[in-house]
This record gives sequence, C-alpha cells and structure tokens, in this order.
Amino acid sequence: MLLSSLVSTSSQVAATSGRLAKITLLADLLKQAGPDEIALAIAYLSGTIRQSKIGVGWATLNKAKSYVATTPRLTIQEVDATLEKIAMTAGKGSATEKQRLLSDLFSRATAEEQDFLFRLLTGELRQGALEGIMVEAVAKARDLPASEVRRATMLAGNLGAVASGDVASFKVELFRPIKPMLAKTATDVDEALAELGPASFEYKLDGIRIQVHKRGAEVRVYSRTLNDITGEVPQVVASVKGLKVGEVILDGEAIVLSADGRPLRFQETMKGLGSAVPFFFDILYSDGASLLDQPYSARTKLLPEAHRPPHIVTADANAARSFFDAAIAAGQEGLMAKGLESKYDAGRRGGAWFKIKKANTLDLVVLAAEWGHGRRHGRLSNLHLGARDPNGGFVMLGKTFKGLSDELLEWQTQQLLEKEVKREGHIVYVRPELVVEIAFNGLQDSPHYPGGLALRFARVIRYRDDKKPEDADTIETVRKLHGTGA
DNA sequence: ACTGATGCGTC
DNA sequence: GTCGGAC
DNA sequence: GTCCGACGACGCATCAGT
Repeated sequence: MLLSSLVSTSSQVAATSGRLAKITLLADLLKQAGPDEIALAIAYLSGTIRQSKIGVGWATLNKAKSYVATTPRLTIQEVDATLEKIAMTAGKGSATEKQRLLSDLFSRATAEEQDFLFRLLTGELRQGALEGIMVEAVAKARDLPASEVRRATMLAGNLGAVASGDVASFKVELFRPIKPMLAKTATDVDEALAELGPASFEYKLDGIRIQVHKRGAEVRVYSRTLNDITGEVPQVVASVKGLKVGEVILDGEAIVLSADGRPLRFQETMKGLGSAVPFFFDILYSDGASLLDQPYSARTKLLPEAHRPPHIVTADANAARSFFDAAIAAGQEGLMAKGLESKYDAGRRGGAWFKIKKANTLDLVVLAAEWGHGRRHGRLSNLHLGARDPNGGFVMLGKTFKGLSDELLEWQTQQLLEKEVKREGHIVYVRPELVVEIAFNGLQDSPHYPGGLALRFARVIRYRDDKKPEDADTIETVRKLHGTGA
C-alpha cells in the first residue's frame, strides 16, 4: 500500500469533525489493505508505529529534513523497514546514522508525506482520531460490534492483531499484559459516595502502577503502559515469588517506604525503584480463570491481605472522610473509591473507580506566556508562574496551560500582549501584573527552577482581578508549604 | 571523564 | 498526570 | 460516557562533543 493513500485518508479525517464520518473514512481505507498491510495501516492511522520507539524526536527530525519528492512512490512497508533499521541502530555514531536513514526516507517522500511522517514520529498526528476511533473503524471494516473488537484488543494488547483472525478466540493469558483500568476524579468522598453508594475506599499510593503476572517461580512486572519493567523492580519480584499462589495476575502500585513505613515522595520513589515494594488492590486472573467479569467485592477477597493497601468498605460519609484524613496524615496521595459490584473495565476510565486527591492553591503572578500549538495556535497558552520574592522580583515555580476555556484563552492573550516587554522565540515576557489562582497537587524539589521548587500538576482556577502582584503569595509561603509535606 | 542535548518513561 | 471541547 | 489534544514536572539512558 502506498503511503500516499494513508496520508490522503489522514488529511480527510483531519478535515472532518464528525466521529462517524472519520470512522467511515478509516474503515474504507482498511478495506483496501492487504492482510500483510492492515496492521501497519492501523498503527500509522492511529498515531503509533510498530517499533513503538526509535530514538528519534522533534530535534532529529528537524535536522533530517531534506529534498522533497514529487511523485508518491513510498509504500508503508518501506517506511516500516526504514523505521526498523533506525530502531536497531545503536552505539557510537548512531545519532548520525539515524539522521542519515531519516534523511534518505524523507528524500523519497512528498511534502504531504513528510509532514505526515513528522507528525507520526513526534506523536502529534492531530487528525482527531487515535486508537479509540480506530477500534470503531476496525469494527466497521470487519462488520463486527465495536464492543467485541474492544474486548479482543484489550486481551490481545494490540489492535493490529485483532484486524484479522477470530475475535472471539482472544483470552486472558499469562505474560500478555492487559491495559489497566483507570479512574475518574472526584473532588471529595461525598461525590464518590453519591456516584457509587457503598464503596470500597483504599489509600491511593503515590508510586508506579504495576501489573504482575506469576506462574510458579516465573514472575514478570508490567507498567501502566504495558512496558516490561521486571528488571527495574527486584523487590516486587521477590515479594511476589513468596506468595502462596500458582498462576495469578495482580494489579497494584509499587512504592518505596522509609524505615518507619512512611511512603517516600514520588520523586524519591523514582530514584529508588529497585527497592520499591508492591501493594495489590485487584486480581484479574487466578489459576486458569479470568476474573475480569467478577464483581470487585469478590475479586478483592482473593487478594493477599498482607499486600493490600489500607482499605475500608462503607457508605458513611463521615467514616470515609476520616479515612481520607488518615491517608493524608500517613503521607499518601488520597483515596480511591470503587464500586463493589463493578467489573474490571480494562483500559477504560469510565468505570466505577474514582480517585480523590488533596489539592492546594496559591495566588501567583504571570511572568510570561508561550504561543500555543495546534488548536491553540495564535493564542498565548502556557503561562510562566512566579511567587513573589519579598526581597524584590518573582521566583518562577513552573508553567501551566490547563484549566483555561477558549474564552479565557482569548482574554488572556489580549491582556498579556498589552503587557508585553520582550520576546524570545515563542515566549512572550510580560510586566508581572496579572495574578492568577493556581491549584496543584504538591511541590517537588526542582533541579531546574531558581527557587529549587516546582509545582506538580498545576492548573488555573481563575484570574484574581481583585489582587495586585504585591498581594500574591510569596516564595516563603511556598517553602513553608513544602515543609509541611505538600 | 565530564557536560549538555535528546528521547522516553513515570506521574 | 489535568483540563476543556467535541461528539 | 468517551475520546482527543492541549501541554506540565522529574529521573534515567544514551550519545555527541569537549
């Protein structure tokens, strides 16, 4: 199949707003793909490549730009072969060689094809369709219910594999990881209870998600994105080997504990993954049987109790609230709330799981803003945030672009341009006059920012028109917050 | 041997 | 990871 | 309910250049 056919479909998809229309376009292309092409077509049109990573990003792609072909001759198999070569290059001189292979590939591509490859390889396809839409397209092309394709994909771990073959034949299998179930956010336990009724509340541990597969002494550990991280978490492996179970798939979180049993901060956990220990909150498979469709309350009974995070079952808001306070006091991130009757909704966020975290707010000053990309093109989007320095000036604590409606984006662009003092690249520096209320989930030590501190998950709540920069929070306040564990 | 750039992973 | 927009 | 696309923080591995 010619790359140009894919690119043409991609452009049409990008130019179409309706999802159903996108699905039709994609399905039509898939019907034209041969059996040895369809997996590649699916990957490229959902913004992924077969190699998953090839050590090439925006910088390398920019340097590799070269001639433009006039006739589209590249096939998707040729693209795949080149990407495979690039992925395989390693060691001294590999950066140059990757660049050479890329230049060579680009020189055989038309302008539209180069643009497509650039977006594909930077992970910014921007056609308004990725795997979620592609699942529907595969279903349409094969004339199957989308739910069956979705289920097979979750079990196969790969949509391409589902494009051909018997969809009903996919089963839960040891050492083939399943996409983990995700959670929605709730602002407090009351909201979670209102949604779920009686629920299981569990400490939310601030580590990394793990899915552990065990058959006898054989143990493998997978990350949230299904990477095999067995070699990085030896303590998890050792711990699981000690469990008195035969075949099992467990879902949980790995964190590092200090000597007194309190959790280390996330940053420290990342530095010391080798000593991370597992906590398990779900079980997906046991001794030959899938448990995905069992109710949560039944699954949790099969968990190794010694390795569960602290948990209660309650419908009482006061009990849940004090459990939340206990979690925070213990240095944890907050709570998870889970519906007792819920199935394991692999790969989905829509199910009966809620996360409840604690957030702080600060009033900070906008120091600069960056021009947006894509749908934010032409708008000042990413804000540079500073705390007031009592000795004069401001200390930058991070950036955010989140929490802004289109309307607010428009407003802030006008406001900031009026206050512009200089430009450097895509950054517009402004007089520090606008105060903005920022929510965030914690402070981290920063090796990069001047105050040695940075905000985690910062987002805009609202502009504080009622405040002047001299009313903004100071860096001292922020340091104090950091000291209390925020 | 060290530093900075780059890519990619976790959240 | 969070958030807003669009379907 | 769901999906997508805006982009944040750090830590680590690898490679190029000094």
